[in-house]
Parts: sequence; C-alpha cells; structure tokens
Amino acid sequence: MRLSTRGQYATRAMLQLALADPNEPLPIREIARLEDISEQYLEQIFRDLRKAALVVSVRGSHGGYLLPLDKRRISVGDIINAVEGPITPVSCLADGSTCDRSGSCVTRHVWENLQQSMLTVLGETSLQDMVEMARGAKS
Amino acid sequence: MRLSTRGQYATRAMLQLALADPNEPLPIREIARLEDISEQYLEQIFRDLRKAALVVSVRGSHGGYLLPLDKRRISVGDIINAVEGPITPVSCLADGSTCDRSGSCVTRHVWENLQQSMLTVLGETSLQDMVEMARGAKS
DNA sequence: TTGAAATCATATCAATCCACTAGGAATTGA
DNA sequence: TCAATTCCTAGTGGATTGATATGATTTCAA
Repeated sequence: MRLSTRGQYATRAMLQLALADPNEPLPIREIARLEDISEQYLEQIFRDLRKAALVVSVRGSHGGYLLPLDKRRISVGDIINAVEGPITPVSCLADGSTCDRSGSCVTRHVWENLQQSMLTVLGETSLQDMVEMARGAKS
Repeated sequence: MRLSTRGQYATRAMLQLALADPNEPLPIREIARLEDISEQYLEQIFRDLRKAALVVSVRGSHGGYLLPLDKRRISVGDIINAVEGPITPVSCLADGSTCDRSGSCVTRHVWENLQQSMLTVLGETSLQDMVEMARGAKS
C-alpha cells in the first residue's frame, strides 16, 4: 500500500515551485538539486504535471517551470492524480472495471470508504497549506 | 496506490469464515471455490493469517480453519496488516526508515495524515460489521 | 490399516511495474 | 552562434506480484 516515488517527488517539486519566486521560471535542474532527485526522472514527472496544467513551462535558455494557478487551488490530491492516476485502493474501483463478483460487494463498501477518506485528506491539503507549514517550521 | 490482492483475498476469505458455521472448520478448498481464488495462493495467505493468530487451523481430514476471536475484535486493518504488513503510504513512514531529508518534513506531515486516516477507516471496520452488511444486503 | 482429505512448507516462475538511464530533437536568451 | 533549457522516445536492471509445482505431514473414516 505505497505511493510510488512519482507522487512523492511531484509533491516535493511542487512545494519547491510554490516556495520559489513566482516571476522567474525554476528549472528542473535546480529542483532536482534541491530535492536530490534524478533530473531525467523528474523531467518525465513534470511532463505529466504540465499535461494536467498544474505547471507551465518556459522553454529555452533561462527557462523552467512556473505555477499558473492559485496555490490554494492546488491540492496534493491533484498532484498525485496527475502523476499516478486516480487514487484507487483496489482495482475494482478503477474506471473501467467490471466488478462482477456478487458476494464481494460487502468488501467493496470498505474499499470505497477507504478511498473516500484518502481523497478527503489529500484533497484538503493545498500547496498553500504546505507553504505555510514550511514557513512555520522554518521560523 | 493499490492494495495487493493478498489483502483483498484475505479480507474476503475472513468474511467467508465469519459467515460460516463457527463450530466446523472451513477448508481452504471451499473458500477458494466460493471466492474464486487460487487454492495454493490462498494457502500462503492463510499461513500469514495463522501466524497473526487471526485464524486457527485444524489439520487432517475434515480439517480447515476457524475464527478463534470475537468478530467484533478483528478489523480489516488487522487482516491487511497480517498479510501485507503495516500500512505505510510512503517508505519513510516504515519502521526502520531514516528519513534524513531536512526540507521534506513538510510533505511528511501530509503522508502522516494520510496514513492516520487510512488506519482509522480500516481499524474501525470489524468483521462483525461486514457480516451485518452481508446479512443486510441479503434480506 | 489404509487411503483420502486436508494443512504445512519450500522452491520456482512469468509477467508486470518501478525508478531510472540514454540519447537525442526542438526552442530560446545572451 | 552557443549554451541552457524543455521536450520526447526507448530501453533496462531489479523488485514485486500473483501465482504454480511439488511434496511432506497430519488426521479422520471406512
């Protein structure tokens, strides 16, 4: 029952973006250095973040990534969802699943509860919340 | 972010045990047939359940497995824990982990919240609850 | 007392996924 | 022009998953 590193890396990277100067693009190289993550691996993760419109890229020299949205409106759930897909604790809760087991619907309710509580926690934590945590811890 | 089939199979199997006659051992073969699970795979899962004392085995002909405990006192969390190990959404929350990243402690709080909420949901759902759900759904 | 039914145990295996690396093409500021 | 950067596709070694194979051990029942 593990989040993959993609979700963790993406979250840490987004936090770095949120802490950085919002007017100048932060390059992946810099984020990778700050968070000690493989540069090329992080590139792949940022491709997903960009596709989900959670970041905006600036190409070319002095390029990098920017946060286009309000930090209050980006949740950790959004980030995880962008790089790992939907939170589905069991496969029968995934999109196109046909859970045809009649007797197992009881356990399905349990997994639905689990899923709901995970979505709630991750959806309630915004990038802004993490920025404030970081600032609070620093002072 | 998936539970493996071990946890799901174990939960469904335990529910079958909870629904069965508490006085006569239910063999794995029967559970595997009811839930359409590989018999030998289920054997391995039951070894873990037995080691965790969530079931008791009766060897030999007419053998099988029994629930030694109050159904109210066994939670889905106990079952998952027995067959998959502790719920740790990220590796730095695992037992012997040395999370030495200074800056990442902010995200750690998020994962701790996630973990706590998962533990709560799974810990609050007992085998008895599932039995009642199954009975309720049946009538 | 023998045989069938069942648990118990270990080894193996194909497929999949994970975390990453390799190697470049395209874009842009200086 | 050139260096810095994003963008893209492919491959890869190791770990994990979800089993299967094979057999030993235990016990009830005919």
